[in-house]
Order: sequence, then C-alpha cells, then structure tokens
Amino acid sequence: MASDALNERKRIILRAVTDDYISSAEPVGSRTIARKYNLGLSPATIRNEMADLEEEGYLQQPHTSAGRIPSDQGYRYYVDSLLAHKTLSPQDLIEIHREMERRQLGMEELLQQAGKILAQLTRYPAMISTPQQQKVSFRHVQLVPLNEKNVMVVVITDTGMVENQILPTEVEWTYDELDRISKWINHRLRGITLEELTGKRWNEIRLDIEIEDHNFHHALGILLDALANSRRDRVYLDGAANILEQPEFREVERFKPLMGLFETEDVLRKLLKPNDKGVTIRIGYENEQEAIKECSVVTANYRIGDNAVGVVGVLGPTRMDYGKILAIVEYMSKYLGKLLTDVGNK
Amino acid sequence: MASDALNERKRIILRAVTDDYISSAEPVGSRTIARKYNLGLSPATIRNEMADLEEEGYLQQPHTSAGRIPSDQGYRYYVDSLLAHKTLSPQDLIEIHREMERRQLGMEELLQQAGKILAQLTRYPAMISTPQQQKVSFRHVQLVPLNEKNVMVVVITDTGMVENQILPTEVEWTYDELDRISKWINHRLRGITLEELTGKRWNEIRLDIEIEDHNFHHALGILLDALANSRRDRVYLDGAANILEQPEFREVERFKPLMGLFETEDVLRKLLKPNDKGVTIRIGYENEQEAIKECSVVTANYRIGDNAVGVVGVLGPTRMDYGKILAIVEYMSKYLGKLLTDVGNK
DNA sequence: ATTAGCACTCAACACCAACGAGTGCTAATC
DNA sequence: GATTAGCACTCGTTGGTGTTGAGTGCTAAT
Repeated sequence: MASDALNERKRIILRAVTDDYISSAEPVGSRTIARKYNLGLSPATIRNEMADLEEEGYLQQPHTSAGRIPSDQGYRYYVDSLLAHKTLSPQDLIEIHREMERRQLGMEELLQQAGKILAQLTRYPAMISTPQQQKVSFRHVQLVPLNEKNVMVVVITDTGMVENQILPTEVEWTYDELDRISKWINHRLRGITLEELTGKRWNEIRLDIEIEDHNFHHALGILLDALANSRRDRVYLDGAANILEQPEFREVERFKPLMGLFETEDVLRKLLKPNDKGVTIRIGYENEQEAIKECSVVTANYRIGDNAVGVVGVLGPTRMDYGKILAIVEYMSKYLGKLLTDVGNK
Repeated sequence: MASDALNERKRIILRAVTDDYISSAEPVGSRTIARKYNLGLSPATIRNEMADLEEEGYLQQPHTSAGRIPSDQGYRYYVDSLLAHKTLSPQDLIEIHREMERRQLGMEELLQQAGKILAQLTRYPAMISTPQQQKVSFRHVQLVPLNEKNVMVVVITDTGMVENQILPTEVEWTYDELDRISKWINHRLRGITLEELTGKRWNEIRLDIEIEDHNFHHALGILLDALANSRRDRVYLDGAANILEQPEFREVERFKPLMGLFETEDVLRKLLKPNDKGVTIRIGYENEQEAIKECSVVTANYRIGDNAVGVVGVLGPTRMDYGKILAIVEYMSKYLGKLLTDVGNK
C-alpha cells in the first residue's frame, strides 16, 4: 500500500526475511536476521524496521511472540522489486534436453514429458495445457464407419494433435462412401482454421456440402458442434504428490481443497489461461480459486510457430523459491515451444 | 488358519465386529456388541469368543485395553463366508443409466464417465483400464505427412479406440503418396488383430510391403514396434480425493504412498489385471504393492463383445463396505461392457 | 456353559509448570 | 537524531502428572 518507496534498509530486511522464510518455513525473528545476514545492524534496529514493515502490510505475525512472515503483499514486492534473476544450472539444462529429446515423441507425449521434468526440477506440481486450437488448422480429416448409426471422425491438426469424435448419422455408410467424403472434405478444408470454420466461412462450405452430398449435410453440422464443444483443451498434471512434502500441507484438511482442484481439469485449465505477458506469477489472494488462496502459481506461455498458444505452470505454497521456479518455468516454456514448432510445422 | 470351521456363534460375532468396525472405524468391544446386536449373550461370553477369534487370527487388538478389529484374515473370511449379497438400490440404477447414456459418448469418454460414477457411488477412488488390445483388430489406418522427416500414423480399432504415433522416415512423403499407401495398408490389414500382426502373419505381410513400396518397408517396421510399445493401455482414475474422507488417512504420511501410486499409471495398470474370475477382491496384504497393504481393491472385468477385456475397480481402506462396493463394481462392469459392445461392434 | 464381579491396562485428555524465542518499549549511547 | 542495550512481557511448545473411561482377562458363582 502507501507508496512502494521502501528505503534501502527496509528492502534489505524484507528480502532477508523473505529469503529466510522461504527456505526455513519458520517465522523469522530479528535475532536470526542479525545473525545470519550480517547487515551491521542490531536486533533492536531490525525489530523497529520489521514493526514498520508490518504496519505497511509487507510482513505479518502469526501470533504476538513469534517472528515475522511475508504477507502476500510482501511476496508481491519481493517478486517485483527484490528478486535476483536466477538462471538454470548447467546440469539442469542438460537434464532437460536429454529427457525431452530421448526419443521421437508425439505432441501429447512431449507435453507430458515436459510436465514430468518440470515437476521433478521444481519439486512442485506442474501443469501443462494443450495449445488453444482456435488458430490451428486442419491437416487431415478421416471418417470411418463405426456401426449402423455412428461414424467416427478423426481430425489431425497442423500442430500434430489428433482428435476423435463419434458422429451419429441417419443412414448407414459404407467404408468407401465415407472415404470418398473424407477425401472431399480434406480437399475442401485443409489449411482452414477451426476459428474460420465456426465463423462465416462455414456458410459457404455448408452450401457446397449440401450440393456434394445431401445426406451428409446434417451430420456434418453436428460434427462442427461437437468439435466446438469437444474437450480438445486438455491439461496434464504431474508431480501432484510433491506438494505433500511442503510443511504447509501436513494437515490433510489443508490438502483436501487442492486435491479437489487437481481432479477438476476445468479448473486447472482456468489456471492456465494464456496471457500477453510472457511469465505470470499469481500470489495467494491474487488467485481466483478459493482452494489456492495460500498458494502461488507461476505460468508461462509457450508458442507453436505463431499459431497456437499453450501454457506451462507450477503450483506451490506462497512460500516458494520464486527465483528458481521462475527460471525453470520460463526456460521450459521457450524450449517446449521450440520443440513443438519443429515437430508440428512443415 | 486352522480349519475355517468357525462355529455359528463365532461367525455371528465375527460378522458383528466386522460390520460395526466397517461403519464406525473404531475398535469394537464386547459391550458394544452385546448392546447393539442382541445376540442374547453377555459381554463376558462375547469376550471369551473374541479372545478365541483373536487367537485364531481373525481379530486383532490395536493395544491391550482396546476393542477388537478384524485382521486381513478376518476380512477374508467375512468376504468369503459371511457376506450377504447386496443389490443396487433402484435410485442408484437409475442414476447410473441416466449418467452413462446422457449423450453419445466415445469410448474414452464412456470409460471416464463410468469411473466418475463409480467414484461418486462408492465414495472411493475408482479406476478403469482401457481394454487390452491384443485381440483387437484394425479398422482403419491413416498416414499423414507431418514434416520432412516424420509421418503421423493414426490407427482406429474395432472397439473405436484411436491411437496415434509419430513415425520417423528417411524420405519426404507427399500427402497423396501416403494416402495411397494408407489405402493399401487398409486393404491389407483390415480385420487383422494386433496380436497376429506382431506374430507370424507379419512376415507374410512384410514381404508384400517390400514389393508394394520399398521405401516404406523400414518405416513400417518401426510403426509396428511403436504400436507394440505404445501406451495404448491407459488407466482412468477418478475420485482420488474421496480417500481423504477416510479416517485412516487423516495423517498425510499415510496418504503419501497412495498419492504416489495414483500418479503412476503403470502401477495402476498392474492393479487392474484382467483375470478369469468375474470379480476379485484383494484385501490388505494380498496386494503386491507396498503402498496399499492397508487397502482393499475390488475389481471386475468388463468385456467388449468377445474381443477385448478391460477392468474396472475401486480402492478403499480394508475397512470397506464390501457388500455395497461389490454390488456396484459388479454391476458397472457388466453394464459398461454392454454399452461398449454396442458402440464398438458392427 | 454362562455370566457377574473385579482388578488391571492403557490411550486420551486436561492441567500445569518451565522454557524459550521473540516482541515492544525505554533509557542510555554514539 | 539514530542506534542499541536492557528488560518486562507474551505466548506457543514441551514435558510431566493425574484422572477418566473403555475395555480386557480371570475367577468364582450361577
């Protein structure tokens, strides 16, 4: 609050308190600061400064005779103004590259693998959303008969993603008829984006289809609906168990809401909304979801070519090593984007 | 141990103790039994019988002055010889049918939905494995160019399952060439099972391919390897958070191993091995996995036509309501099999 | 064979004192 | 005027103690 003009000494103390609390998970007192970080100040002075910092909302006290811990506002200041930019250690880099390029991985596998590495490196749960498909275009569509009343539609996109849907129809189709239609659709749709397809362009195509094959017209309408509503946007979660190592979740009661969140893909997807900044840190109360009001989420967009945007992220207690996590998440998002661009693009 | 010839009174008492413990999660004493279940016996008599039951291994005492709880052996006897066969309530049946048939679901979605319902109804974590594909046959194969060095292979099976793999190749393929080859492969492979394909039949086909297209011969070998090693066999897990409601997991430490297990699909798959009996109950130490030595797993096969066999299952503390869980799991396996047979088969 | 009676065990709970980390304030010091 | 030493005070944590009560095993009476 107030003005964010903390004088240098306050900044140093706030950083010291935060660093210490991040690594110890215990409220930190003036003595500790004076001893561990030799600031050339006595505990008493530090106490006074800490009292000020508390008044201004950067620190808080769990109870009267305890040390201080950073408030959400404190973390925010720490992240915005005090954080030293860390870079990944060479071992970590090697580790990442080796694990990601071990064998030829498909898109889904690559995302999963990235999540696994992210979880391993950060020791927190990691999440990765599949790229938003709005700008993604068709590469191939294939219709296959399934039974009297249903046709299976398989769609392969630009980015190497494979989706399938069951499509109810009114008449029974033979394999060859559907193959012919697939051919035609491919010819007509290849390179068109999903966005265009649900938009005005659909009307033109719709007419063509009606001419081309009357029977299929209705069914294809359903296909597009289905594609629009389909759960194409997935989220992969890895290392959820990691969070249990954090002392803030020693009580099952604290963990339950999180577990609920982990199980609801919709909610995870909301956490991983792409946004215009490269990297985003949401701290405690800055998160919408009640379940993670005491957690922080670090996310970064990744880009496949310039078509699709997905998000990688890590979740931990607000008391997280922001410097380290930031570096890892940022690097992974860039690297993953690069790999996926190579795989998917022509 | 000994002979499993418990006299009627011991059986009654063992059942009473087990029932009571299942619903209360507290060690149960002789007084409680005498009061709640009017067996016409005094606490003292019951005490004597319980002491015997303990000696024979059916009951155990957490500590000297506590009541008794069933041992794994006790649960085993209970399940084998004391369990009254429950059937599902009409509401549950209606619930299941409504939720499963709400809209046209694909195979994966149907499995996920079944898992969700199972978790809801049992209030335990539910797991469902995708059907083993050995006896499953190709319905359609499609090759699509991805970039200079890679081709994407999409395989649709008999049972409506869609799998995709990236296939590295040496030359660059055009869309039309690949389509021609797809056609040929389809013509050649349709209806052949994966099993046959990795077996002797492969050699015949291999020759044909060599003749048909020399360039593609090598690549297709890789495809088959890939298919053989691919993670086609998935496990869907739902309601993992449910287990946290159980008092035996109030301590995070108790829950950690389970959480690890939930995150390792390989292990879950091992839990869901199809077997010749319809329904299987594994109690406590009967489970191989260290993490669930204090849990029981109830599984049942489901069948798609007579091609493929998958497994549905539920995991809970050994103190679970076996009667209820058994009924639910059994019903769901049958019903799911029926639905999937309808969807997948011609 | 059953059961009433009784002494005994032991986890759980409440209570209490001692401890110590940490604070805020005041007065002395630089 | 800023810094710091000193000190009284707060409050969660730890460990010891006594009480309670559910439950047992054994013995003797029914």
